[in-house]
Amino acid sequence: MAQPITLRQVSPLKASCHQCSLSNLCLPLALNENELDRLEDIVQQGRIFNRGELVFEQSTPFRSCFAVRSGAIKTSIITESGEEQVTGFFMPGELVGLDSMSSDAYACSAKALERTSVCELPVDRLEELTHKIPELQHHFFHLMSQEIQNSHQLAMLLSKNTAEERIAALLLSLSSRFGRRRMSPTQFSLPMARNDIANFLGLAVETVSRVFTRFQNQGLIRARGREVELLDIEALQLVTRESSRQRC
Amino acid sequence: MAQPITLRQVSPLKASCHQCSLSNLCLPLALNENELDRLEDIVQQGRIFNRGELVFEQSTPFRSCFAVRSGAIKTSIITESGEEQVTGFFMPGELVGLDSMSSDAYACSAKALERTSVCELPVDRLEELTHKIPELQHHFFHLMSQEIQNSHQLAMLLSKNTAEERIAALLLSLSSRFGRRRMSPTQFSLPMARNDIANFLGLAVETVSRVFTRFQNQGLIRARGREVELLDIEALQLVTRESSRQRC
DNA sequence: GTACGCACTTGATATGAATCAAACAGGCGG
DNA sequence: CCGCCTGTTTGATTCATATCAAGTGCGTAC
Repeated sequence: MAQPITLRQVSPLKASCHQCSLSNLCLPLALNENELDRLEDIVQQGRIFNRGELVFEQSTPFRSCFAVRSGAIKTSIITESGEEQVTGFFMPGELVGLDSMSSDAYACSAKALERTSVCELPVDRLEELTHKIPELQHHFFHLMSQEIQNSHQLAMLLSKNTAEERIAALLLSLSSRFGRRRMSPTQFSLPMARNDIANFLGLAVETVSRVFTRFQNQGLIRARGREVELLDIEALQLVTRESSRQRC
Repeated sequence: MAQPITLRQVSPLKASCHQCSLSNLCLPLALNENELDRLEDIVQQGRIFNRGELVFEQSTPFRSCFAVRSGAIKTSIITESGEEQVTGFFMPGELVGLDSMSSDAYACSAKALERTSVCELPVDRLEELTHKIPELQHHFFHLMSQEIQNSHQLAMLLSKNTAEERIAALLLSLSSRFGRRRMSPTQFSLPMARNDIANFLGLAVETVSRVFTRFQNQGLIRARGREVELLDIEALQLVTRESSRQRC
């Protein structure tokens, strides 16, 4: 299934934020042509990482944020006790590394979950540019604030919700994030292992596995390994809101 | 116990970021005199809220961030199902509202836990100023990134740690935050109710209460109501790291 | 083709914390 | 001063999920 060559196609060496289909996700829409040019100047496009390769490593000097173009990245922290804690999954159009902007070293490690293409944004040049372009500064405040909210959301999920609710929420989140790209929101391949899901959601692997089969038996999903099909999105949404089964 | 009037005292109506003892906490040290003046121009100082009063309310138009001068603030979200979820506690020198910078409405509500004095920072003017002062922009990136890390830290605590570990971690966090101010890090009054602690840490009130008495019986703390004394900080630190009791 | 390792699934049991229930303390208004 | 309301503590029971223990399936190397 070879991709037909279109007129839009340009040399991969040439910076091309203009053409990037993700631009409205990872970049502000409000930039004008000139501003986009200046942004392109500092962005290093098209770096490729193979599955399992580190995009950056915790405690090494913080140099750049990375925008995911294709593939998927997981971020994780190694605690003092040596355990890994998965802090997030990043899909195309999403920006990795914002949590490190408060220090000189990366606050977490980022690993490619599959073959992954990224754009690198060196922070020193980025900060210069955000200073020059108010819209861009605003956009970064926006992105970081969003990340805080996401993390609060996650904390809520972890502190208040059952295993089923957490997993349903993750599946729906992935679904909508795949959907924002041209991909099917109901049928996709999980980029991460059950282990990563468990770690991220604060569950045991066995529990994740059990919930997957339970969902399957209830006809909510069809899952074979990492291949997942969401059969009944509304029912899944109901599961996540099931926290309201309280005192009604 | 009347506070003796000192020479440092100025009219409360006059902006005084220069004199504020918190300046190295909530503001960047790197600002020069002129820049501090410009910051003072936009800061509305000395607003007072009584216990229980809302500093701002979720879903109302986002206008300002607030720096806590004295007292304490809790932030919380009301979920669709109507439950409250406490997302954070803010002590003097800390900035509230950064999570709302991605939208036009406040992402959470902020309530004074005791009589609380704040400085108001209107965002529109703040964004203008950060645009003009690169140091200030850098500082805000720093603050927001810190907030993301805090939230990740909380998520980790909630997903991996036991009730005792969570509560020990909270006590130690409060201790160090009181310590940064001129206050005792070992003896203080909790600004929040057991209920808020429980909600914040994803526990039942009863569990919080039980852990407090357990800590007391073990000689780690002395607690009577909201009055708390940390008797053995090292032991408490050991509790939080107890997660490493894994396979040793 | 077979064997090894790894990711995943399934079952049995143990346990930490929630829930239910009730007593207790302190602050406030009458 | 008493009674009420709210916040806190304590005890008994239940339940969800971790843990322990096998087993299964699949991809890869030999």
